[in-house]
Amino acid sequence: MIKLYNTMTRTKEDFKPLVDNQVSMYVCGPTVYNYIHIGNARSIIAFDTIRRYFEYRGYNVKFVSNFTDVDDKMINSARDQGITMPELAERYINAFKEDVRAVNVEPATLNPRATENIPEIIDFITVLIEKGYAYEAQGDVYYRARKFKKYGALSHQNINELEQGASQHVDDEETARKEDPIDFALWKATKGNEIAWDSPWGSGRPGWHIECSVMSTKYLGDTFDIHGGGEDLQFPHHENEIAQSEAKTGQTFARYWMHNGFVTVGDENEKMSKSLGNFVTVHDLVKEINPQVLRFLMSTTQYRRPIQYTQNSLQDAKNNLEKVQNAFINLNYRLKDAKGEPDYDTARKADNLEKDFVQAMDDDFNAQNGIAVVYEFARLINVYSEKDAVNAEQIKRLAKMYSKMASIFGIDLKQEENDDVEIDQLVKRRDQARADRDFETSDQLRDQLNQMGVILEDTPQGTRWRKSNE
RNA sequence: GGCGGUAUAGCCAAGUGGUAAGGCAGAGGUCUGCAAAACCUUCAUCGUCGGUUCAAAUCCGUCUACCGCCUCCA
Repeated sequence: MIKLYNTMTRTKEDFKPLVDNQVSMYVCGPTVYNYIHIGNARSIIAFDTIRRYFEYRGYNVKFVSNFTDVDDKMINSARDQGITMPELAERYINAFKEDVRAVNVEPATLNPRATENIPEIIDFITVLIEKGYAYEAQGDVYYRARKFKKYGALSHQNINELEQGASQHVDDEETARKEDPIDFALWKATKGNEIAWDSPWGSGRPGWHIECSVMSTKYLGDTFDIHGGGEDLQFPHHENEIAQSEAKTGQTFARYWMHNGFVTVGDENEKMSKSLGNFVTVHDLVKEINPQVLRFLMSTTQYRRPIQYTQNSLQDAKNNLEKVQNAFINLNYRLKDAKGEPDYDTARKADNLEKDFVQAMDDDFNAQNGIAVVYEFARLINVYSEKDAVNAEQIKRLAKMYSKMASIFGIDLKQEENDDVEIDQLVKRRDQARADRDFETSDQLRDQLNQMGVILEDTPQGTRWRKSNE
């Protein structure tokens, strides 16, 4: 039984899906006005890891994540770059897909965009107005937050104690048009020469929160299993989504709310964010480091914990990732001389570790405990790989168990086809030199290969090589 | 001011009453022509003060520090 921490109840709950063996989940995606930074990547990776674990446990997962392709930042950024907003969206959606592929995130089942759902958004708002939950004011439409009794339930805020302006992001002109300062915009009247759609309230564009209510319920139904996002979205974004959706449908919106922790930077462990300007984009980072390392760092930290992004944490991740990969290489290398009998002690230990893994991950996706099991599995197969006699079927079985566990964390363990002719030639020459005990020549050749990013390993079964992770 | 989170070895980090998982780094060793990879050994009493208990990192209270949210944010 998978347990997960539900922000709504602030407790770990047994996960019982709406439909047996199926999980419907919606995760708030990025506003596509820039490259994603590694804080955005953290959220994406966290929920990808969760999604993969559900699949590992036999669930069929319907995973919807949106692109916010219209809002103030989109409009401003398009203007600054001298292109249209749709062009801007296209550019950064493509960049998003490229970045996300680099860190081995499974594509979402659906990636709906706000601008492709304008009629649905207008219909949704119309219903809210009809039900008295929303009102028009000078071409804007606002939601009457106070009318929704459960407002504040998710973030556990008392509506009367919300300190207005504490975040220093309120727009006074907008506040003047509202009945109540805590009301929020569903529709914003156009300010002139910006992109806009016709609506019953005049020309304008949707507010931010409404798109997620519309798209999540459109693709997953009025009630669905899991709604996720960064913990900064708890209030007001998710609170508003609940208010909008439940006011419209009268049904429970999301059944479980999951929020990931932040990536922090610097000695102050300050939150990384675009507005603070202290961000590193994935686009830039993957030019310098192996994206698998970033993936590893992010998916092996439990999703609710903060991640300190430092050179040190990256180096740790790199070392550990290599350890995990090496074990797989070491194991598969023995396939070529695997003529022995299976080892039952190893088989039994492997089965137990698989159970440990499930137990760890079932507990709110405790990745630290999960990866600890992977390390133990690595040791098990390393020890096995050094046995005099090994069995081919057993190697394949261990490799499959191991790679399945590793894949939850986005680690792709594949048999590499090392068939570079030039390298093979150099390796052969070195082997010959070693056989001749001409170690000066053999060490020279090894240095040469190292320069090419090739690491050599002499084993009892012969010399093998691999590319370094740099 | 309101709400929440965190504090465990040089670093990362598990652990919610029974006497400190795991990883990185370090040290020693095995294997190797030397390496690499791997394996083995070694390395903490849990922010402060106080309390409950036969027993607390784990429960209660206190204090301190840091982080986040309170209508831009993953």
